[in-house]
Amino acid sequence: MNDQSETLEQTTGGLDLALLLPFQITQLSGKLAAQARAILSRHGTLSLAQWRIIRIVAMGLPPQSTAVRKSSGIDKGQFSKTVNVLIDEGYVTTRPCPFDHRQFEVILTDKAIAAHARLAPELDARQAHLLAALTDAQREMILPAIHALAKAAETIDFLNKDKD
Amino acid sequence: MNDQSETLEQTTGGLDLALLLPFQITQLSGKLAAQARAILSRHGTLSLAQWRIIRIVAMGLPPQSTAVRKSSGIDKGQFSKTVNVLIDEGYVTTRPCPFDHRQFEVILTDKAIAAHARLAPELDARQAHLLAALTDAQREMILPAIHALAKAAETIDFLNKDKD
DNA sequence: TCAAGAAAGTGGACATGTCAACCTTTTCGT
DNA sequence: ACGAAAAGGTTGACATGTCCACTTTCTTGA
Repeated sequence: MNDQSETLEQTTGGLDLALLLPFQITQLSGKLAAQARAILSRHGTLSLAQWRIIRIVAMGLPPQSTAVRKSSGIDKGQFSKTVNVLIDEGYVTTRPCPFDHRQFEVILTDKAIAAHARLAPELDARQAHLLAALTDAQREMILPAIHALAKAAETIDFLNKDKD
Repeated sequence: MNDQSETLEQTTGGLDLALLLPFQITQLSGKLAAQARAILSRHGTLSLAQWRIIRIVAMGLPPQSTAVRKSSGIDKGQFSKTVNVLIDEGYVTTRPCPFDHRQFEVILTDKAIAAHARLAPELDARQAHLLAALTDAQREMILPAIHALAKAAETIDFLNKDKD
């Protein structure tokens, strides 16, 4: 037994972690969300979903509603409600999308731009902090691994391949 | 540009993913949860949290409430409510914990054991399916990387180190 | 061209997750 | 042995996330 497995045992109480990859990822996701919320709450009351939308538009990505929604990874219904809250609180305005009248475009107000200017450096520092915790090899490996898992998580067809 | 970055771009619309590690992990976590829910719903109405509790006890881990709660990674309040639902629906019973009267012990009923027997093989197959999507190097790397990130996600002290 | 289907946003219902206050039991220091 | 502090469980309030039905707009094919 090496020191790595010892370290891991501390976080789970001694389970065989090979059985718990989804569980470990879920726990990590929760901790990352809590950390992001802690940073956001230092400077205001933006929720994570609200921040993601602001950040996407601030980055200069396409501001059409569907593009923003897909970049944010937020559910259709939740996206609609979150944008309306952002409007009510004066962070964004919208205008009709010229080439598709079902959609709209998201425009940041000065308030959102100011919030972004305050928050972005701290979130960038956090990102650097997280990456610094990984070895070079881990840093190179992890995004492809996450992507491979995400693809494998999109289907449950493997359960009845024998029935086809 | 290699084919890896191309593949990743497809899932995000062309963003610089080096900036989005927490986002990617959150998205992955959501997909894994949806996949698990899809499997659970094929055989009954157990929620993810309910299933985790049953699985932990079925594995023979210590059945005292605190031990089960920590293994499950579930919030104290949510754990209390979830256990009560499991009792109401006849999946578990409890008895006082002999050495700590604040706690209780969780005992599975036949109904829970039967549900576990039906579900465990499918979730094991899913675990195998996920692991098969990774290369050998990724498989070895990923749990230590997750653990390192989880540790780094537990603090925001890096934000004001200069003020100490 | 026009009817059918797909895609987009909205709103409601419901499930899940988070947080804090509270009470009880245990632990620890004196 | 005793009081204070910590740990455990419960409950309620609230935030977040998921799912579905519905309307409008766009796209497609006959």
